[in-house]
Amino acid sequence: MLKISELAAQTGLSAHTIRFYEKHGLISASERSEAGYRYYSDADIRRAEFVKTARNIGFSLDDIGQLLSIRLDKDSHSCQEVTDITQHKLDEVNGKIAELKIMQQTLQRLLDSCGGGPEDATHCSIIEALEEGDVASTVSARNGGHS
Amino acid sequence: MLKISELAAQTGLSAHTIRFYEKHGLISASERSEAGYRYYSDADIRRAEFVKTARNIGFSLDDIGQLLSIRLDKDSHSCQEVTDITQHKLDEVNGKIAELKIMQQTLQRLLDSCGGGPEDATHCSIIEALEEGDVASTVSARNGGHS
DNA sequence: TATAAGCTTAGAGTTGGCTCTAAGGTCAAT
DNA sequence: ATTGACCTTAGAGCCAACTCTAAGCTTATA
Ligand SMILES: [Zn+2]
Ligand SMILES: [Zn+2]
Ligand SMILES: [Zn+2]
Ligand SMILES: [Zn+2]
Repeated sequence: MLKISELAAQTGLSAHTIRFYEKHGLISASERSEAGYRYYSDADIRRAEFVKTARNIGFSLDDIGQLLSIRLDKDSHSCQEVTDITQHKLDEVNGKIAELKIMQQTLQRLLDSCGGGPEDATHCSIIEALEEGDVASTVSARNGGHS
Repeated sequence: MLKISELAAQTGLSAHTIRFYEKHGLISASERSEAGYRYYSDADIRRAEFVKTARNIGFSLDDIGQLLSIRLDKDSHSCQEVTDITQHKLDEVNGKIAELKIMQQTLQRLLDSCGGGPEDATHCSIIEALEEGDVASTVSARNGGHS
């Protein structure tokens, strides 16, 4: 049985974050001392580490909640459900990468067009490009949302 | 002279957003009617379009503020300052891309390891990987901050 | 002149994931 | 017995960039 700060040390999550995750149903302490102190069992620790791993990969807390409920009752969930969550996340990540690559290209082109020297910005090609709006590849999807 | 909704139509920004940008010093109306209505001159419109273009590229409002003050007094700013802002942004973008690529690889590997069929998740390799924490390439930089 | 569309303001709400505070109770070591 | 480290809670605050509301004033059209 670990106390919260010990679980924090083990997982690398802060005690604050552990309580925050508990409030959101991700982690719980299967025991409490008389004074209300949280005590974490081996199963609790494994669950916390599952959460930590999933978070490191980039899953949202909501995704993690779904993955945890699958983990809790594997028999009544399919692999399909797991890959759906994973694929959905991958799509999201791929979308963001695509957006960022457009930004990257635009920024790189701007940098290439301007030496960046100590001369004044009167004829700076970056400022000019921004003024003329002819920055070509602008990002179409400004929000990160999806269906 | 355009009214706010006309400027909104021209720039594709909402009237709300234009007022929000004004509150943050990015856009202003050089005239007001007696009743307080905003009226935008050609120079105002060009400035608003500059802001819009910079935002589309992905610059933060803070970056845009700096770019605008360079634009306002080009003589006393160098190209160096402009490329610094741009390079800084590019570094940020490259950092995010790197993070996302790690997520992408991990997710793809997980998907490859699990067929995603209708069988139950008892032996799901994705769930197992999360349980064992051996997900290899985890993302080190979780926050987007930098010096 | 009446109706509707459009404008004004200050300020609150949204998103996701923390992060921290205040005010107090508990526990181990000296 | 007293320090000091640790624990508890509810709830506020933070970040960026919006997004929206409420309540009231103005303007154009019929
Ligand atoms: Zn010159
Ligand atoms: Zn330049
Ligand atoms: Zn089986
Ligand atoms: Zn599977």
